[in-house]
Amino acid sequence: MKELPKAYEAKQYENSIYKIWEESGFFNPDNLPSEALAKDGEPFTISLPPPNATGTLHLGHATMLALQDLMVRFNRLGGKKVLWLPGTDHAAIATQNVVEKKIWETEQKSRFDLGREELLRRIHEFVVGTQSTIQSQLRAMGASCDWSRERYTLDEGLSKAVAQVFVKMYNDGLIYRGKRIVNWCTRCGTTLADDEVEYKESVNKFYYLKYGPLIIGTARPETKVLDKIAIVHPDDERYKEYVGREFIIPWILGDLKIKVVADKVTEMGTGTGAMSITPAHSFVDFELAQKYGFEVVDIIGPDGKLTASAGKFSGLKAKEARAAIIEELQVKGLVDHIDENYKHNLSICYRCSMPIEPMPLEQWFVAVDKPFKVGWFKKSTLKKLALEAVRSGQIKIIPEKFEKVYYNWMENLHDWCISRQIWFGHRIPVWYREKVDSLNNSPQPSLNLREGDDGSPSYTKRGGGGVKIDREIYVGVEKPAGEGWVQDPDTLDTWFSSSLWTFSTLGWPNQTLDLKTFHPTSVLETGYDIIFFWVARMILMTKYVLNEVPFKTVYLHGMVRDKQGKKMSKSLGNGIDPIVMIEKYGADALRLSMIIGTTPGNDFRLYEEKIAGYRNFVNKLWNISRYILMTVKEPQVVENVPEAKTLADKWILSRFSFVANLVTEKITKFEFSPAGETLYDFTWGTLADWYLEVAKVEGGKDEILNYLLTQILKLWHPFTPFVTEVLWQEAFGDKSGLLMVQGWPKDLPARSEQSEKEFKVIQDVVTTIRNFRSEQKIEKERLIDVVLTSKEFSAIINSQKLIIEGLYTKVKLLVVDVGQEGLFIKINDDLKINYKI
RNA sequence: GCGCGCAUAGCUCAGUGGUAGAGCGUUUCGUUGACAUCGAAAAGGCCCCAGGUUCAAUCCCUGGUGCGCGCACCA
Repeated sequence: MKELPKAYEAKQYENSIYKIWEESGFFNPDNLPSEALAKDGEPFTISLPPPNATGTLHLGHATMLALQDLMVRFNRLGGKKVLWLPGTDHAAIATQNVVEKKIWETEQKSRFDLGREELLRRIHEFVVGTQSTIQSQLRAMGASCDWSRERYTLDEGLSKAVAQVFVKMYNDGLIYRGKRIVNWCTRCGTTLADDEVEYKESVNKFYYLKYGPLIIGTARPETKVLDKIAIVHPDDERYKEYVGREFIIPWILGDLKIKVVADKVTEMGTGTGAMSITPAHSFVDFELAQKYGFEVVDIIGPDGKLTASAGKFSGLKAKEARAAIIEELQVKGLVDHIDENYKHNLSICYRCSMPIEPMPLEQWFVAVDKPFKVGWFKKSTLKKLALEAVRSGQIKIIPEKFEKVYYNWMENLHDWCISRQIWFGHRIPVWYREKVDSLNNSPQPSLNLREGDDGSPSYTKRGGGGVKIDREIYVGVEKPAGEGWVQDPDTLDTWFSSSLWTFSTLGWPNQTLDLKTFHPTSVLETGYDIIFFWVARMILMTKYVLNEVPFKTVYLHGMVRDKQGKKMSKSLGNGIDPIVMIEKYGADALRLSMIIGTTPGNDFRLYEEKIAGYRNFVNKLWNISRYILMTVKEPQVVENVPEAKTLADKWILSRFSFVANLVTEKITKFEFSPAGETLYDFTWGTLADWYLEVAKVEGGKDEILNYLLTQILKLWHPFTPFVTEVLWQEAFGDKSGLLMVQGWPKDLPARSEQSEKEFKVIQDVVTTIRNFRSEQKIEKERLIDVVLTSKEFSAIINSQKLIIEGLYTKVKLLVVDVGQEGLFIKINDDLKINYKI
């Protein structure tokens, strides 16, 4: 007999329980008690998708933590050697932006005012703070990760891994430097990868301009200053006579010689069917320029202003230039008409939402289609390796539909621009040294070595005046010996380092025991929104570096939405702070609200009432335990199935076997929501609503109650670790250690279909009587006589009379066998219910 | 334009080739010795529309409608 408080107050227990777990050392697989491990101690590994070091956790993080901790605890209980490796991501642009913004707000200083070193110092200071916030929030969620192995993408070890992979790829010819059209964010002052560009629908003016004999349409006249080529479709009858001819036309800066070329890229039905091409500021046009060898002239510079090529418009910002140029064109009578309501997608930066300028810049790229040697004989490309990893089934993606999405993206992948002109991140491990061979003995002062301080691309190679410049390049992990080496000022795309996460965190390039033991990892669990940014790149890079997959299964959860189905965002103010919810309802309730009722890959709505609902359930679990502890003489861990004395005992043990096996199966198959629902129904609808009530009537069930409590706490532990551990400690802790390392229920006895069927009859009889009382509005004090007649079930009902009468039916029961099939209930003289089983 | 989803009770969502499920909400009862964060009971569904396959379709197939998403394009 032990009495717990009437209601579970999560707040009173969670912190101290986490502390007990952490101090036990069991988060670290090396410390798991050997008796808890299955014979071979098979490893189970999850690398935590490292939260960005930008600030605090949101519900997306909470979701991933709930799901991962579920898997981790399930497998730990199942006797595996479980490693859940936590960490944080430096999140280059995102973090630098946050800090830059703060500095601007408080000091009105830009990063250029501070300088590289000082900015990095400030960012570091900031990151130390956010990291500790994130750590404490992970703990608040109950995440049972191994803190002793925590990593940060800018750690020394990880940085070394990054440099080493870069060098390896460079030596394999898979990383190259080239001038290609890239996405440039003028606000962040850096390039972005293709998938870091987002699109926003916007309404703009669309200008139809007289371009010699043609009319071309454009939304961006400011880029068209020096367009020298017009393209029409080869089959377009309207323009056939012009194809291949050259014209001198009046244009923005005066007369311009243009040429008309036919190519099928144009669509006859779109606009006027004719377009002029601007190779420097359009991806499509750039490709055409490559195809035909057209000249590429920069019109807009990295500062967002028109370049010297734009003549009298140079120095104007793109937006100002547009107005000025249209005015000029209007004066010259070259504007045919203007469509005021042109809808199109504006490309914007995924970090700052400002417009992206495509422009040709010299950058570092990863070549995804270039063949290289894999192993001794085989040749492949990065793209093929990454596709093969999933196609072959080495990696399974849940839900499966995302495999198609993955293929589609991977197949269309272009070379990946990896250099960024920001300062926060892994510096590109390349050093340059200028060698000047003067042919006419004149010094060469104008080497254009810049640190991106004006936002321009770094290291433009210039020659001229009879001076030959040779630039030595050194690519290596360490700075080369010798004088005059200057490191490339750019940093790497943040996703470059995170793509190595599963193995760089385990010690690679050192061949550590951890790497051998825990890689490939078992599961990658993350949101479907970063399948391209991260998941795809991890597969690509890990296949390349280790020639193995980074993980065997990818589980993708959906996005958390608000009650109206809207995306949660700071600007809408509809976000829910997980920490506030934990304070209010407990981490277990929050976790359940994100696990039950959700399906992988599908968005789900979350709101306070839902969390409150699961808080109620947690409290129910508490009270079930409370009742059992108050009832039994001595709480005891019971592992062996107790003897069943009554029908109800047989029934509940049978149901338990069934449910435990089903839950195990469903978790193993990554069906977490059905697993939780099954357990929820059993716990509340079966155990609490029926068996405990029966137990009150029959009594003498200490062993079975102890057994059910023991086992159900284990089954719930992956879902609701805190309350189950608290209850375990209250009930058995002093004798049996921690719940988190007990065994998972297994080898359960077979179900007894017969007793389940028989008890179902009893339940139906009870329900029918209650139903009848309710419908007939019979006062609860009034005792009624019930006569049951059945051939098949009279014996069993008769034997369970006590239960039927005891379960708040307020009846006096008479059972007779009248030789008829089915069950007939006659209540009083005049009321009859014909109840079919 | 290419591709992928979703459509089931008032709401949020599960689900299955054979009588349709849960939670919340609603209604009616209830101070039963675990729990009012509770208990008992009830009402409430052409399972989007039209065809097809099948003995049988909410489920499978085709088409449509509506909503959402990704990718590409965006002269």
